[in-house]
Formats: sequence, structure tokens, C-alpha cells
Amino acid sequence: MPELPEVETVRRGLEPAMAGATLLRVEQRRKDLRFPFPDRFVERLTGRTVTALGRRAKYLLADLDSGEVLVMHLGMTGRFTVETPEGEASAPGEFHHAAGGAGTHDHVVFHLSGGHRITYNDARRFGFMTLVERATLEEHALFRHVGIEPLGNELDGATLARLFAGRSAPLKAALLDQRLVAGLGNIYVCEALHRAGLSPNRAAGTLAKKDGGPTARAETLARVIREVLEEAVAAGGSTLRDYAHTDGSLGYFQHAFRAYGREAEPCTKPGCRGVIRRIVQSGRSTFFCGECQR
DNA sequence: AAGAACTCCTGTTGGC
DNA sequence: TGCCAACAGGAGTTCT
Repeated sequence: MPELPEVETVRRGLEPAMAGATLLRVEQRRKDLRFPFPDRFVERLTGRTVTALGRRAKYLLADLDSGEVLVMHLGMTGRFTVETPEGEASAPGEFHHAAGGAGTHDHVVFHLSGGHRITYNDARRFGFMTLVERATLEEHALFRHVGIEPLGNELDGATLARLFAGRSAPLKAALLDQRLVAGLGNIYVCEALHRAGLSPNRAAGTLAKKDGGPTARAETLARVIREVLEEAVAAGGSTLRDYAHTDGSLGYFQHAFRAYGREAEPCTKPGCRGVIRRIVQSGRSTFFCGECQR
């Protein structure tokens, strides 16, 4: 599943085709994804022009000239493919060969005035699309409780400490909680904790001082979260199995993983003699080094 | 009331 | 080769 860097990469891939374009025709091939599509979904989109394409947390937001916003979430396996007016191949062959690849689970197709065709494919259907009034977007149930943007100005040690103060949940769980910091997922939480030298099992509240102020650990964690996300965005995200860019190319940040997916491999932190372990926290794999992450 | 478990769905992978 | 369990980038709902 796409986390913030992957969603941002998709946004940048869709923007040239979508921004300023009119939705000439929309194909909705089933009545639901994770949730039912909203009433009159196709009618509310057809003929509308996309005025801007943004992102909030892991949501893509296409502003329409009707005043509504097309809200899109990729879930675990959601993918967009942009086909150009020239009809050139949109993805490398290997990408299309996998079962469940393009074709089988194509659920929505947008035909745009610029000649582009954008297809949404989602094997597991954990993704969804809906329409929300722009004026009330922030108060909408989907966004009301969404936490701070980690690449915005709000993420610093003091804010992290305030968000985590008094929490006994493991750091891993706190960082995955989209109500606190929005956009991190399993991969980037593991990577950030490794870089910060912090145990995923540590209680989140230990990053705040008694008075709620930030510890040095909180400052470090805030810094490395920003660092790892910026590096991942620059690399076009991470490609494991389902994710690819809108032109079919692949992200390459997976080659920079220091912890995620490296069970039993030696820790790469200079001077550390530890080995990466995999444990399960609230049903999800956590990769970390028990030696240098405390 | 926070935190953990369970749930949705399909596909891939690894062990026997 | 088949079969089956475990696992996968998310997150809302339901338990304790």
C-alpha cells in the first residue's frame, strides 16, 4: 500500500493529465470498492473540470469546478495508470503480467479532454472514491480527525511530544495512528524508528518530558521522519509488489530500506553488531534492530 | 477510553 | 505438482 511518498508520487504523475482537464466520460464498473460509490457518482463527475489535484495524508483530492472534491484513497493495492493521447505503452511488460494486474481489476476509468485515459485498478478493493463539498472538507468525517502533515511545518519535536504525551501505546502503533501524524505506514515507520535508534516497543509517552516538552529522542524522531519521507518522495516511492507510477515505472526507495523486509540480515548502522528482527505488533510486521534501537 | 483484535478482499509465496 | 497457511504498503469497527 501506498504510504505518503507513494501517494505523492501518484499525485505528481496524475497532475499533468488531470489538472485543467475536463472529465468527458467516466466508467464506473462496479457499485462499490471498499465502500459504495456515492449516489450519481458518474453524473456528478461527467462534464466537470478538475481545477487542482492535491493530497492530504494518503488521500488524493481532485477539486472540481462544481465545488465538489473527488476524494480518492488507494488502500493497499490501488493503482492509477495514465495512458497518453498517443496511446504509447503505459507500463513495462512485467508489470502487466502479474495476475490481478491491469485489466482484471480495473474499476474506474476517466476519459479526459486532453485525450488522456486514467484507469484505477485495485485488486483487494481496500481503496475507495467519494465526493465531498470543498467548503466542508475539513469537517468531513474522513478528514476531521486526520493528524498533521509530516512534511509540513507542524512536525517538530515539541509537537510529537505533545501528541505522544501520556500514551502507553508502543511507538510503532502511535506512528501508524493517522489521527496523530498522517501519512506514515508500516514501511516508513520501521525505517524512521531504525534511523532514530528507537525501539518500536517503547511507550510513545516516553518521548515527552514530565511537563509535556520534547525529549532529545522526540527531536530526533521528528527530524528522521521528515528525512526518510523526503528521500522516499525523491526516489519516487518504494515498489514492492503492487505499487507503480502512473506511467508504469517503479519507485526505487526499497533499495534504501535499512530495516523493512530485512529480517535476519545484519544491521547496517555503522558499528552496530545487531541483526534485524521481525516481530508482530497489532497484527503487522515490525522490523527492527534490538541492539541499536532502544 | 485507550489499545489490541478482527474485518474487508485478492494475490503471492513458501513449506510440506 | 498440489494444497494450505501466512502474509501483503490500510484503516474502520468491535472487543477488552
